[in-house]
Amino acid sequence: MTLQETLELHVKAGIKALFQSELESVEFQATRKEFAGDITVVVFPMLRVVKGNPAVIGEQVGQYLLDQVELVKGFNVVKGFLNIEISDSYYLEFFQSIKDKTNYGYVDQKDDKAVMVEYSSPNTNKPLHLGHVRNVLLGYSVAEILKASGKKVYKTQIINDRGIHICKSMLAYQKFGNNETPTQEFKGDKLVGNYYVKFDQEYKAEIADLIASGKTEEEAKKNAPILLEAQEMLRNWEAGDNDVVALWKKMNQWVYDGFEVTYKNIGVDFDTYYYESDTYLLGKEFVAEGLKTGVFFKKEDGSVWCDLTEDGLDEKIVLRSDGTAVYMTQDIGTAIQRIKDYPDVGGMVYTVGNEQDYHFKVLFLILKKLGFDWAKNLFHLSYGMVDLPSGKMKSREGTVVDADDLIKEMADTAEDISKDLGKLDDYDEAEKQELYKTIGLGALKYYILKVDPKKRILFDPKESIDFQGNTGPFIQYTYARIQSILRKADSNSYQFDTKDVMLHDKEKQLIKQLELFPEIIQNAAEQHSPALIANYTYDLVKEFNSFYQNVSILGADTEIEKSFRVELSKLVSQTIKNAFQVLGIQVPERM
RNA sequence: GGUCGCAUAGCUCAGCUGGAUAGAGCACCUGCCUUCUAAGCAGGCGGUCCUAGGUUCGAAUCCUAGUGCGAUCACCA
Repeated sequence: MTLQETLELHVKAGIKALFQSELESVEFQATRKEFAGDITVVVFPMLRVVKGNPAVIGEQVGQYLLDQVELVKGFNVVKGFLNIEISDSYYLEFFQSIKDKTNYGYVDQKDDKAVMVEYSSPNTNKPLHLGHVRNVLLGYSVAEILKASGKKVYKTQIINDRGIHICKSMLAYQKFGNNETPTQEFKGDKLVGNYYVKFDQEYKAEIADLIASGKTEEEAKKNAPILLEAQEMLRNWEAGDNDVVALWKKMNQWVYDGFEVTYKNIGVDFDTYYYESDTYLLGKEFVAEGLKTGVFFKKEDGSVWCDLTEDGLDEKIVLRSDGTAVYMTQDIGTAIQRIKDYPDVGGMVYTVGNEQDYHFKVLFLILKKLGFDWAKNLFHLSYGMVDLPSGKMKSREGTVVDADDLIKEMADTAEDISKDLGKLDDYDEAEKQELYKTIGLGALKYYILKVDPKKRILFDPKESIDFQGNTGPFIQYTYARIQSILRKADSNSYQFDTKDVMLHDKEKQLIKQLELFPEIIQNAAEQHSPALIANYTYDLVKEFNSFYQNVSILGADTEIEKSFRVELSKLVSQTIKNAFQVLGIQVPERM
């Protein structure tokens, strides 16, 4: 039972004994630091049941608690706030109970139903950029948070491997590629991306020519020869033309190989992959099924629609008049395919930008109408765009921040700062490079994950990302500092009895902060919000640094105090590690 | 135009299901390295919580209307 639950019972009992009234619930909050006390009961809500002056009621309840409850050491009432002082022994015993848990904050798997978390889901015609980085970090972290909260999780993505945009880079490669192939230095996704840009350049040039020869802009855009060729190629692909399919497979594989390098660099992984080229047919089957059961209807031209006007939305097309699949068709197929493949999945999380809010609203509704009971457990993890000072990123125009470049730059910055500080002179070069990457990535990941997913991020490459204050490196630094103490302390030999410890105020604050962690994990899981974890960790670390600067750990007056402080520091570092683990951020032993 | 999201210090952001005098970091200004890592600590400066109403003992938080920014409303994905 938590402290709050214990106190709640006693407050209720007190109200009953003092006023013969039943209290539904008790409102608690942390005591503000300018007042004495550890936890505060808000008296105002009790006035609904108990009539009287809140200050007087607070006084009476406080006295009752002091008399009846062992762990209550004192109290004071300010206006309608009853501040309760808790005895040190409570915190010490609590600390004793968690100090050796290396998985502190995590819950063992307690749910039979699994959650499938989709993220990344790139097109296969260009490299990953900053926008994908936000997606990937969010999705990965939410998956890890869900795991830590006791859920079974499958990480997956849907690869958008078919369509006209793929044909564009294929065509440009055919025309201008000279059988170029990817190399170690020049990854396949970059190569294919270049041809996607090349296509766009040619297309624009042809449009200009056509306009010059007297065509309207609209005609020119529709009839540019290279576009017609691309459309031809798409038809050939759908018809299964051997050469086109072979080229498609080859180029897609280049891209996949390139992506894998980037994912590995970022430090994310997937349990299973889905390809739209595999799932759109299943989607079509279920559209036919829904047509029979009346979920969908057919218009005169043969296109198939879902009427959502009763739900406050519009009609939505699910199949074109020529019978080909649209985006929605594929997504219906993909969702159903996943449940077929993994029957233990009871819900899914889609990590996709907020420009698709409407699409997912519709998708979830359609799946419900099709009668799938798991459809009620679908969640669109929607996040805001990452914008540059110059505006939106556009792959075709080359105004993107490339994911690989970005990671490299972050590591370089970490290297510059590290060299200035010069603390690592005895590390060999490989160790140093590894560390720079850990710190650089830590900075990037924390920067992105600490903000509410719903908010847009304005990313200024020139301003770059901070390494001080509320940042990843600040937290990593604190971790490394604790490790340094632990190395010197040889903590295995330390023994102490909590009864012998006099709790310093900074120590108590730290234990209080540690106490919150399991609940933070659960909240973060419910709200799909890594930001909660990031901000919690920052608060914990700030609290520790204050302790560290004000209290000597290895130089404590007594062996008991020293042992206790070492153990406390150890648990703080373990908690930092556990928190950062679910954010996908590594912690260094030194820095 | 309909719908959805966002709006808090010069900048970047916290602020949980309403609770005490709205909190951090960056930037700027003071102090603190011969004792555990100064990527740190202690302190200062800085706010009409977009506006106007409403609900309430109490509103940055809830409701309504409006303003600004963004997204979306395709036989694109």
